[in-house]
Order: sequence, then structure tokens, then C-alpha cells
Amino acid sequence: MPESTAKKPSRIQRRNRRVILDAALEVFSKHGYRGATLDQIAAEAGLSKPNILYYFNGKEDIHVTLLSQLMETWLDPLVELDPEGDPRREILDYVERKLTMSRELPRESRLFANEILQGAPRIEPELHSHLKPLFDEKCAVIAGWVAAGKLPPLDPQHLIFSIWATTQHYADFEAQAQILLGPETDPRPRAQAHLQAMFGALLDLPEPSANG
Amino acid sequence: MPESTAKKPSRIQRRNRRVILDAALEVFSKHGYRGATLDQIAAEAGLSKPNILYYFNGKEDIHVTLLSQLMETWLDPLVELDPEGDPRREILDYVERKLTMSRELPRESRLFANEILQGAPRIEPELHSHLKPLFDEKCAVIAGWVAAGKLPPLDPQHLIFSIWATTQHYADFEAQAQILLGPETDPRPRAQAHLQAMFGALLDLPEPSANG
DNA sequence: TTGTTTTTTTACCATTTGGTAAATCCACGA
DNA sequence: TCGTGGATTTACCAAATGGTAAAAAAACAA
Repeated sequence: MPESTAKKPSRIQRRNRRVILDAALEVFSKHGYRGATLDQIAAEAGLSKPNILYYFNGKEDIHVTLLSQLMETWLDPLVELDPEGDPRREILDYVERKLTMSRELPRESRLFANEILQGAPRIEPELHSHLKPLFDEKCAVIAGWVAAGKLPPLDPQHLIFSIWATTQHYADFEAQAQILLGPETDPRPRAQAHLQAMFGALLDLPEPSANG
Repeated sequence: MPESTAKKPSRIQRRNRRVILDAALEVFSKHGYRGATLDQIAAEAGLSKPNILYYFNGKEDIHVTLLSQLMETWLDPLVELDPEGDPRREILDYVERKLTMSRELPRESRLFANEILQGAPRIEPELHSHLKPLFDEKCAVIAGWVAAGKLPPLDPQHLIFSIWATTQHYADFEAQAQILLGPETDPRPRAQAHLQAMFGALLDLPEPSANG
């Protein structure tokens, strides 16, 4: 049992665990936790089912491992939001990073969406320990910008929700977008323009009046 | 078999089909299609499993029936967007209707989100026949407003996507919002203010300059 | 090469799950 | 009240699914 003891994992172990997690990401993100089967994951990974269970303690273990590993990547764009930077620039760049991520990591986005949709039963601890502190921290940063008059009055929490919702939408609801826009082209270039305009408008300070 | 022939459904049939569909909405929206079981639906409905299969041809039949019935309700807020109304007012009212719907019909929102996330396998025909024509029609309306100078230049398709994303977010990602904001209060009143400010800013016509 | 450890396969198992057949119950009109 | 058709339950089943035991194979250190 490679994972019970804390020994050094062999090359084969590292490779196969990676292969399994990648296959599981593919399958879980497409069918959700209960919709995914170990047989599908095994087929996708090119391994037998018992072999998969040699590397992981079970279906849930794979799922939790995936979500935990993903958390860091997932939060990274928000981590990069710099309290010292220009507020408007920082937020608009954050929007762009999140949109880029929805293009480059759509499976991860759908995996998270699936998990949250079902009430976050398996990832709730991670949300409390990782997401919430970061969220609170960055909300405070934005609130500070507002208080300093560098941004118009706005609600930091719901601003961030809006950024998450609008950017992840292009990964999570891709099937709908393809039906409505056609499957040919990636809608994200136009989405990028639209989102920059929308959040840009929200973040615009009113022209300081001459008599102020 | 009550549903094979097109006879008048009895009072019992109407009641039980309604009870089953409501139970199925509860279960499907919570666990997704494959995560939901007929036993769960039966328990929720207070009927036996074979009795459920007496009223519906199978699990998929229940799911498809649910989605089809929901489609009308779901599209209603967009149907009401009036080409003759004031553009800004119409769109902001649409945002409010969608947000209200995410509060009053969160199960429906999650049911759709689940289905789209998995690639819309069972609802795709409905999306083509119902959603797409309406979407195209209303995009044309908004594009007309833009062309008439009643709205600033904007992308109708992505505007609608943003409205969907931001409003449905409060139903679909409720678990996350509860962790980040606390489970006590409904975030939607503040969301309403935020979204009105955000879309309001986007829809604002620049003050016509004096020399223009 | 040989002995040992890690990895993989083969052959299963118990449970869950969607679904069915047939018997039974029950509402209701004549 | 009785008969009939609709409604419900009981007793199942076959397939799918998560998981295990143990043998076989491969990798590797000596």
C-alpha cells in the first residue's frame, strides 16, 4: 500500500498516480461524483480497476485528492491580486486571469462546479481552511481601496462573486454557449472584451466635479 | 399504463404525477441525474418504487419531463423583456426577475445547472427549439437598442450570459456563498443592489458632451 | 542469478439500482 | 352490492458498481 506509509514514492507510483488523477479529472468533471465509475476512470487511465485501487483507497479518496490538489491552482489568480497595485488594474487583471483559467482548465472548473452544486460535501473543509481566509483577506483589500476613495463605493464580496460567476460560466455552461453561439469559435475573446467593459464601468470613479 | 394512451388523466393520476415530479426535482437538483436514485425519489414522494414506474416510463422519463415542464417557467423572465419598453429599465428589470427566480426556484436552477454541466445530454433538443430562438430574438432587440443609440455599444449575447451567470450563481453556488458569508442571511438583497449598480454602470450612456 | 519487494492481473463478492411480473387492493359506477 | 378497471404492493431479477483476496508478473537489489 504505497499511500499508507510515508515512504518515498517510486517513479512508477508517481507516474501512475498522476495518470489516474488526470483520468479521474476527465471523468468526474464530465459526470459528477456519483455519475463517474471506477471502470470509466480505469479505462481512461489505461489501467485495471484493482490496479487503481492499489494506488488509492477508493473512489472518494481519488475525488478528495483531486479537489485538494486543485485548490491551490484554483485560488492562485486571487492570491496574485496585489494590495499595492492600482486597484482598477488589479481587479481587471484578476478578471482576465480567471477567464483565461476557464479556458485552460475547464475540467477543473466543472469539477468544482459539480462539487459545489451538490452542497460541497467533500470539499467543505478545504473551503473553510483555504478559500474563506483568502476571500476575507481580498475583500478587505478591496474595501480598503473603496474607503481610500480609489474605487467607487461597491460591495467587495458580491464583486468577487460576479467575477467568479461570469468567468467560470464559460467553462461550466460551455454546452449551452455552444448551442447558442455555435460550436465553432471560442467565445472568450468577445467575453473578455465584454467583461472588461462591464467591470471597467463598475470600477470607474465618477469624474471629479470641478466644484468638489 | 396511464401515459401510453392519450386518455384523460384521473384526479389520482394528476396528483401523483405532480407529487412524483416535485420529489424528483428535489432529488435530481440535489444529486444530479446519475446521483439520484428511484428509491430516493420514491421515498421523497411517499410512494413505492414500482408505483412510480406505474406513472412514468423510467428514470429518464421523469427527468426529461421535469426539464421540459421547467423550460417554460425558466424562460419566462426573458420572454417578458419588452422591445417597446425603456431599454435600461427593461434590462435592469430582467436582472431583478432572474435574481428573484434564483431565490424562489433554486432547485430548478440547480437542476438546469447540473444538466448543462454534464453537456446537456437530455435537454439539448429543448435548448435548440425553445431557448435558442428566444435568445436570438432578444439579442436582436438589444442590438437594435444599441444601434438606435439608446444603449452604449455592448455585446448582447455576452450581456445576457453575464446576467444568467451572476443571478443563477446565488442558487447554484449557494453552498459556497453560505461558507463565505455565513448561513444566516440571504445574500440576495445585497446582491440585488450590487447587480443593479454593475449592470446599471454598463448600460449608462456617456453624458452627451456639449460640443457633440 | 537469485531472492525479495513492488506492481498487476484474475477471479470473485456484496450491494445497489433500474426495472418487471403478478398478485392484491381499492375506488366507483351500474 | 357487485363487478371492473385503475392503483398499489410484494417478490423478484439482471446488470452495474465499489471493492477484495490471492496469485502471477515485473522490477530491482544482492
